[in-house]
Amino acid sequence: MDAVRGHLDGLVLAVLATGPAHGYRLIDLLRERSGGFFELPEGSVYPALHRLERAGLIESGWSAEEGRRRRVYALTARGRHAVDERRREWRSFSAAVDAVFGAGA
Amino acid sequence: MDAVRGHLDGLVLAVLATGPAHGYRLIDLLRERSGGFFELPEGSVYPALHRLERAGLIESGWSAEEGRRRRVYALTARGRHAVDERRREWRSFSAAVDAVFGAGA
DNA sequence: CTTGATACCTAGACATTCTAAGCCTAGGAT
DNA sequence: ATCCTAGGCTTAGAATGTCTAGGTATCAAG
Repeated sequence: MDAVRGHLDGLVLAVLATGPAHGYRLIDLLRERSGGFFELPEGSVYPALHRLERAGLIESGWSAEEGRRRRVYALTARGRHAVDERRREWRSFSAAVDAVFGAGA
Repeated sequence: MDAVRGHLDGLVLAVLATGPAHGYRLIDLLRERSGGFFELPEGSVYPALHRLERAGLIESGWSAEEGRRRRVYALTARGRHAVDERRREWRSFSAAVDAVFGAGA
């Protein structure tokens, strides 16, 4: 999924906008919501989560359940704002690409 | 325009699908057809052209006009095929991203 | 004759995704 | 008891591709 480059952060934020999730679950949600299109490796998603947390757009806590350790991420206030921003950016970007590709086959 | 990463080749091919062009002109066409969205630096476009030529999707020749030297690029047969391929790929990619972003603000 | 637009090229910086490994728990199968 | 698979997190290093920033050169206009 190299085509996702530059858009992954927005996608992660978009998923978290619908509720907190831990990394592994997030990968599943990205696959499900994209109709199976996104099969992102952990090595892409975990660094993205760390990046977003450093940037203050998400925050995390370890889940209290015994045994399985899970780091659960949720949007911060700034993160909620960022989702709309990224979605706007995506829409103008995708409109621009559509315009260049035209109505061809 | 870092968001273009991974999609630039397809965009270049799409422009050349409407007729041959030299690099500088191509940059203009990308700006025009995207409604001013794409302001790509030469340092992105020229390497992309070289890449595509090495890959056999486009071919070039120096224009005969005196003075101004221009390397004019045109799609090869394989390049014409590749445009449709890239457009299809773009459509499924953009549908996937749209699905994840949802209908939010 | 200097400036600005046209036109091409490229080395190195930079950011980000992916590969590939490692570590650990839980639960079912052998 | 032991192995295997799935769940779950992490990170180093490779690979890729865009951008920065510089260079070269022609030509027209002031």
